[in-house]
Amino acid sequence: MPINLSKFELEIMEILWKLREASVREVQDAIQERKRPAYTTVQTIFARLEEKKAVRRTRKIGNAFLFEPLITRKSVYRRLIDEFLDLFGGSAEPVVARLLETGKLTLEDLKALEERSRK
Amino acid sequence: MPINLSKFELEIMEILWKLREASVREVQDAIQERKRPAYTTVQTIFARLEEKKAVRRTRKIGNAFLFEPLITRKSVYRRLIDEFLDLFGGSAEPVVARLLETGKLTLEDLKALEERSRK
DNA sequence: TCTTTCCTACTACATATGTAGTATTTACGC
DNA sequence: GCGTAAATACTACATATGTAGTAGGAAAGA
Repeated sequence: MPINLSKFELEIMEILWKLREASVREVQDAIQERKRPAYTTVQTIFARLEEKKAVRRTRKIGNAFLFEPLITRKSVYRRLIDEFLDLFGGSAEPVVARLLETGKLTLEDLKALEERSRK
Repeated sequence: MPINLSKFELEIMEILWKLREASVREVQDAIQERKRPAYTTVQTIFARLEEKKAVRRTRKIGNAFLFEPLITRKSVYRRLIDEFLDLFGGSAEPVVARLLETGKLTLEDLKALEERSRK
């Protein structure tokens, strides 16, 4: 049962992974003002994340629930990357080639990564 | 006016980029049997691609239209990659790190890429 | 030409997603 | 204890996407 997260759901999860445990309000406040949605919008996303078993309620503070992640960032990233690579036929190499081509990645980045992964 | 393609739309485009010019039937036939959708489904996707200005009708053969791409694979890939990177905060380096971590990319791949981009 | 086949045009529909409003309940200060 | 502020629960709705059916017209064979 792989969990699929939408773009917005992922954003919420990122915040939750950072905070470890948070209320709807705290998460909403953590979103950049420019794109901060209505409180109930964040609430709706939490409801969906609960349904997807991506988060769960832990306790209550005042009359607000706190939530915590049920899935790791790593597992989600793995899935995202796999799906993305599938779009390109499953191979990472051409994607990285394109990253270099577009300047998203430099030779220095590559070397650093090589170093790091060698250890 | 950036063109957003869905997963399925992208698959159709891939085939069209390869064939250069093709009819709905030809594209449908080019899809792996396992996941080959109904003829009218492919037709619907073509209609949406037309709306999005991603393809256009060129001529008619028999009573079937032929289509050709209006956008390049490269421009679409660039967009896909950019959007994907945005999910991870816009930086490619952590994504590549994760590719290495998950074995999607090997040290040999990296070295080969380095070589290639150096020239 | 008549019939069969194939294609197009149009319509339909479920699910996912972004977005938020309304009604109801709960906790907290007074 | 009560009122008020804040949170929750529930509902709503538009757009995107995957998926395909039906009706009607055009091409091609008999």
